Amino acid sequence: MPETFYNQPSSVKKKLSIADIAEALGISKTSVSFILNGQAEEKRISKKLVDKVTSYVEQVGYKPNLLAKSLRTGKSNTIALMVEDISNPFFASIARLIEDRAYQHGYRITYCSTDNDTAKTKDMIDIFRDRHVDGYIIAPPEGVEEDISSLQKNDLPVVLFDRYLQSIETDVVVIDNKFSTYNATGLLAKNGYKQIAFVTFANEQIQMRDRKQGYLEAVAEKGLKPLVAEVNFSRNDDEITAPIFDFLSAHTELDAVVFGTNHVGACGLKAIQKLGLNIPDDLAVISFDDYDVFQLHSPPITAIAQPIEQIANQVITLLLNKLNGVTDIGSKQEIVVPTRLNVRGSSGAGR
Amino acid sequence: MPETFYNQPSSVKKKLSIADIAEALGISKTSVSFILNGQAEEKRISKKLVDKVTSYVEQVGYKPNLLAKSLRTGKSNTIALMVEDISNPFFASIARLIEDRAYQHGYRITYCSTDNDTAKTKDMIDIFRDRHVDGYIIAPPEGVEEDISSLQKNDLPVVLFDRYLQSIETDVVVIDNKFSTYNATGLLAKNGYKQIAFVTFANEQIQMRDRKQGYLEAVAEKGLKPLVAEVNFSRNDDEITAPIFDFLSAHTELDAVVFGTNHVGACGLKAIQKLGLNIPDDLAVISFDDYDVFQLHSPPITAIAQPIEQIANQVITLLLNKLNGVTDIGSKQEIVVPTRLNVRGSSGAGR
DNA sequence: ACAGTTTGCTAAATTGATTTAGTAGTTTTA
DNA sequence: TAAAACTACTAAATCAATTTAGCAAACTGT
Repeated sequence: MPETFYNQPSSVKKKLSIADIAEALGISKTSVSFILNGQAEEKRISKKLVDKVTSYVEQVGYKPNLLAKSLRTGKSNTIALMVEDISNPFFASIARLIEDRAYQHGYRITYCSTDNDTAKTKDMIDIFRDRHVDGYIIAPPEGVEEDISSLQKNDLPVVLFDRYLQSIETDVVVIDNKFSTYNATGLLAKNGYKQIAFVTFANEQIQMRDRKQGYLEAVAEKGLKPLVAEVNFSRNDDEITAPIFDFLSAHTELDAVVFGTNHVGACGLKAIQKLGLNIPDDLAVISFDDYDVFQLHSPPITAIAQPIEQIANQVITLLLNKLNGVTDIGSKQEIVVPTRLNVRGSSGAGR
Repeated sequence: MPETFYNQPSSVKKKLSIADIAEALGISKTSVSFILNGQAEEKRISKKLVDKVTSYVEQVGYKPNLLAKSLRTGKSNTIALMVEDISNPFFASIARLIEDRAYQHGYRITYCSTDNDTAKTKDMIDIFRDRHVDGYIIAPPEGVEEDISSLQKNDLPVVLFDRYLQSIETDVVVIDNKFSTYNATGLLAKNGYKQIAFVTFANEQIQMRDRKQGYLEAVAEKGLKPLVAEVNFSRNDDEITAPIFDFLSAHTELDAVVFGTNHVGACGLKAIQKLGLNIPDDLAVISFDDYDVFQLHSPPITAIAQPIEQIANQVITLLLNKLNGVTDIGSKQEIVVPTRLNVRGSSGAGR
């Protein structure tokens, strides 16, 4: 006869194992396991026993040890999310949406910020691998091609986003960076600006190259003189604002500027504020990425909005498809989602 | 004689177990385990064998299976971080700093957004518990007192931040909410504003109650008429902006407003923009929480800045102390860190 | 020279699940 | 009525580590 258990308040819930409940009911662990995993019918367990086990499990509040489960099955139901910086509004928003979708499908998220640091990213990939995460969502820095293809060779699904790596074949969700800046620069030209600069972070990531390229093609097409400033990334905003300030001071001939990211944009606005320049009369402004700061600025800043929801949805869909075997691990789908140029006062409405 | 291994490129790294390396070297798993865990000396393993094992392990790139390790030891080296919304700049920044510190100490972070939803939070706590996370950092919604004290009764370290729960005894890091709004409201009064409203989210969390209380005490002290608007939270900003717009339209007598959070503040600014009000001449503004949006706004918005680094450091220090047994699981330290009122144009400099 | 200690190592149990390969007993088929 | 098939279950292996208990051999002291 099974020992008497009480449905304990959670405060004193003892850790029960599958062996405990098998013993209590005088049956084998195997049966309990089959029943709990919904294989009762398939394994021809009688309805009577199923009921007995399920009601008992319910009563004592048994919860399987997921570590043991993962060890045996090799699945951890965890997805690694590696972004440049979780405190950047763009990545934070993406993270939030991915988190929601992942949880809906029974996956947890474990994240890290890479700082675009190749060595750190490699380390992190290793760490996540050690922890047997089931899939990876990565906004990769340069130089991690080998590590990512190694993941794929070992049957671990990977989806990249925000940027891709040229030598790697995998699913990726990106926006049309080149067209976006081409289009934005074109708007400034159309509005009569002649000296348009492009200010961005100094790095060779593909999405940043494309953004620069779009700008360059637009100015070339309009017969304007290109001028690009590349500032080094820093975790201290002042160290980003200062070089932009210097650049703008040194180039008083400029009448418009396109910022390559939200972060550069925000720091750029600080620099412009310090210089006491009037937007858009002294200097027209358009920034990549759209967020609160740009909407609320006076005048509001024209910005290239990434469709964050779409990106997150596409990313998680691609990954879930791989995890569920719908698509192959080696699948190489490149999904390009469209951006939207939110035109506001800062780009000088047809002056 | 041990089989020959090559230091394979990571792309084809086979999963080696501790048994594999023991077999290859013709020794026992026990020795390997002791050596790898730095217990060689303590367990009197000869230097010769230690060298043999370490060099071999190095050569073949063996990495222990952390799941198995966790299963056996009961430690997962993972910390759960539960915040209201990871896409909120305040929580995103905290998350970033906590992530850094945690990684430095060998812990990974797994996070979730609670949306201040009690049921969701309870679920998440259960899930994290199933996954055997070692510690919890929580910005708790109301109603999870029992779950948290259950964690503690089961020897799981918990540190709360941003808000605390009255009936729970545990470490907590908070700011002096009441004083902060009292102080901010006082500044507006000092600057001559007579009709100061307080706009906040409708919820009974302790930190929000304190913020309101600080405002109420300040207006009472100055003999002014209190006016509080509470808007319901929504994931759609328009549904926050609209009621604030309505409130401000309905109370044209107001000459100043204090916003209870960064999010309410940002939406409030949108409402003010729509109303075409001039800050600070038509309406002076101070918001809780400081971030880009407020600094870059024209005029820049006076804001109550939380010392994010300090908060993150205190939180992680408290948790690590518990994890390392330096302090008791049941430790109840309440750490109150000071805020700073960043005075800018929006609060009407002594008009 | 013999007990006692130290050294250097290992067999086997343990963690808590899943899963393979069966085993009795009953029912069906030929 | 014996062989075949099915039903309802289970013993034991497995995942990959840690850890307890203990065993020979070498060394030390008297």
